[in-house]
Amino acid sequence: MMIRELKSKEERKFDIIVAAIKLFSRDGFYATRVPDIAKAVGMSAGNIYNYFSSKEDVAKCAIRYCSNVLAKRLRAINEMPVSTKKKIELFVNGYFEEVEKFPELIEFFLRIYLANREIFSKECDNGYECAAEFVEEVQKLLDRGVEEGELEEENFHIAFSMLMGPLGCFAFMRGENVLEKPVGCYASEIAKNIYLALCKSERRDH
Amino acid sequence: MMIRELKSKEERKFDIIVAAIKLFSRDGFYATRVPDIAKAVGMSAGNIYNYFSSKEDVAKCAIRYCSNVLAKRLRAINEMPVSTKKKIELFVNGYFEEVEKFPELIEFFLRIYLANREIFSKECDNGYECAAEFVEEVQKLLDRGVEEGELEEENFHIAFSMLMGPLGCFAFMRGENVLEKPVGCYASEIAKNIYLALCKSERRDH
Amino acid sequence: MMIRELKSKEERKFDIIVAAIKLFSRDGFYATRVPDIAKAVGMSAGNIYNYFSSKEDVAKCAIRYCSNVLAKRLRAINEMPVSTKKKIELFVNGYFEEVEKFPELIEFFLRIYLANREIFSKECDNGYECAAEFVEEVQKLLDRGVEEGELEEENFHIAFSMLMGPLGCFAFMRGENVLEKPVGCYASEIAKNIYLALCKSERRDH
Amino acid sequence: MMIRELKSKEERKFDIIVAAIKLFSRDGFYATRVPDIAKAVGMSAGNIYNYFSSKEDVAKCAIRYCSNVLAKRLRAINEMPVSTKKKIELFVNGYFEEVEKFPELIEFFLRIYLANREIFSKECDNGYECAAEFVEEVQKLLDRGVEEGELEEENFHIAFSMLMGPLGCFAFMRGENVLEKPVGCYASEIAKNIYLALCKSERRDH
DNA sequence: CATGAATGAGGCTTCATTCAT
DNA sequence: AATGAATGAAGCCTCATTCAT
Repeated sequence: MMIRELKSKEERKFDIIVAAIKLFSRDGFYATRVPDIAKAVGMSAGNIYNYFSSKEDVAKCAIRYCSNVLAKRLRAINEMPVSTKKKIELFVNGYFEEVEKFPELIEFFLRIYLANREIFSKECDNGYECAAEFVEEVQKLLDRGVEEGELEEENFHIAFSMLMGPLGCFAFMRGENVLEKPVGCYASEIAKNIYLALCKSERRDH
Repeated sequence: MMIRELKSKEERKFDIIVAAIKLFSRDGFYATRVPDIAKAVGMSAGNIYNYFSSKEDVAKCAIRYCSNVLAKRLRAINEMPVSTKKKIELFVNGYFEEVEKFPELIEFFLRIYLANREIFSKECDNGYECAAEFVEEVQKLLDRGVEEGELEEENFHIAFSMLMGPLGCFAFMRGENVLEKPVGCYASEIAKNIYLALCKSERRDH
Repeated sequence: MMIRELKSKEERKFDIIVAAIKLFSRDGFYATRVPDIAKAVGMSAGNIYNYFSSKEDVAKCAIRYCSNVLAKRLRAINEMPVSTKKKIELFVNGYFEEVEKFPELIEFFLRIYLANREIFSKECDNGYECAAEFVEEVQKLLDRGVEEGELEEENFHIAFSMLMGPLGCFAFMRGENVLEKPVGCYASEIAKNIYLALCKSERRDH
Repeated sequence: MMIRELKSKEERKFDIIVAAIKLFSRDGFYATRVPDIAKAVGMSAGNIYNYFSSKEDVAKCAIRYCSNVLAKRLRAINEMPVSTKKKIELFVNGYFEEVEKFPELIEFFLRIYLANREIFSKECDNGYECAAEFVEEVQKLLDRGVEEGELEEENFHIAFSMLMGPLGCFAFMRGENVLEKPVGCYASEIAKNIYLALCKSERRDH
């Protein structure tokens, strides 16, 4: 009866996913070898295959996990009884908090999922599908904003790019160590800019 | 007297780079094999190595080429005697034009350079270095805008992310086939939004 | 329950070294391919790399092994309480015995180590270093002979060449199949000649 | 009418051989590439094939050249009306002179010919054949010595190994930079030792 | 004779995955 | 569920040689 027996199969799976996210985000999908992941969780390479069917499978599960984390965060915000302006602020803050807390999560999302299409294309027909849950919440946020008269009515992709583009860009810059301060410091300014880009013209003056 | 004999060594190098950009951007760096590139230019795999020292070398030269193309475009705009608002419009338009004309160029930049850090990290210390020329022009654009009283004075990274984030996001979405219309159709709207995010408050009302 | 499972990792390493010595000595380092070695030990080519980091690594380990075998043999003789004349006889005999028993060992030493300097030069600064243990024993043999008044005092390299030169030459000729008889038959005559070349003049007459 | 036209085809062949001997002896047969040889003689890689049918062909011609040089030297000595003792002295001296003058020649012989059997085995059935001319002269030297009562009657291979073994060993040590002095300094001592090993017993006392 | 771009075969090595224990 | 030796399929790259000019 070994110590590791105390962990359930699900918990071990989760350990593997977390380790994989860290390694993939740092070294890339291809440069990360299965034994590297195994070593990071303290098990043998072969044993990984008792939890996942392949290295790709690990990556796909990791993506789903990342998408969930972000979606959950955004959903909680969406359910709050506050203005869209406030929601955007909360979301940008939450996003950057996540970036500080578990930077590899966002980096993994940016670097591995968005970039290594060849890995995920069989699973996800297009760039949204694997991240569908998350994208849906973004849509809800934007739609509500329009409904309630705060945001300019606009094509979804445009609004999406104005919101997620800068955030992705910032997460990327953080990973490249080109920022002088912790990402959190930029949050409120960015939120303001995003809001200015999206809000109805009559609301811009304060 | 074969046709290819008429091409200079530099031209052949260029052919290889163009072919590589297309393949890398479609299949990723790792899934593209050297013989694939060779076949695309109509030469043998071994011959590639008479032009480049390795597959990585091809990718690095390709990055430099992409950065140059974008930088040149932006430099031309920067030198025009027009308002910053107009410059942003021109740049967004030019960017999307490039995306339509040679979509793989931007995609390559996004997918290979930004994502496969492990390939370029030896060459470029951070995410700007390899693209330095381009980043410099963006800086010029933004600085001039502030000097001339059009743009709000702001941290460079924030402004950079508000400009390039949405553009990158759009190029990415185009590659994922989630857009209903050609990217060009979104250009003026995006340019407007970016300008709204960055401009001085007193200029927002028209 | 396969037979090879009964072997420890060290034993498998040894199997590979022995197989490599045979192949290298027969075909040369370059003409021997890694799969050839693998086939000779009954494993796959890739598996060789679980034991050695490269083909060169195999060769280097093999050299160390050969040097050890010869050094051990000579050390045992050096520790015997007999005259230098007798020691030379014993050494020449032992050398030729080794040549008969495992001809590839000496051949490998002669052909691969002495000849393919480019392989070993990073490891061993000069021709003695990798075989240092062995050379040291030769030195001991000769020094003792001088101390005890049997051998003429002489430059080490000269004495070394008079001893090892003919032995190496003979091992080589054996490999070339130019000898009429087994090498053992020549041993006592060679030992006598070597002794005559090295001994003090007053001892030459019997 | 270019300058190089002044050299005959034979002269160019010779240039190639000399360059090849230097490179082969330093880097080994396999690590020396055809373009390396070409560059050393100042011609293009392809042009080598106007003089030799293959890289192996170059090596074989080089061996024949080396064997000739040594054989010629020894033949001249053999034809001199002097004692065998003197001849051995002259030969050892001449050998070491050659080692000083063109060290690569002997090194090539030792390292490439003796070691890379797989290259020459098709051409030369055994280790003597490619060097036949030279071996023949050695035989003449030794036979004459016996005939004239200077040398002990002995098996040819034994005598050969006592003569050429130490010389080869010395050339090798020189190449490894383990000698303190120029090889020439060791010549007379070595010659004496060799003579002592081979001469009739009644001649040993002076 | 000379050039050097081009070819193509083949080697070394890596690594995801399997499987006997 | 765990191990890690073993497999085998590829991929990158080298280099002798050819050939069009």
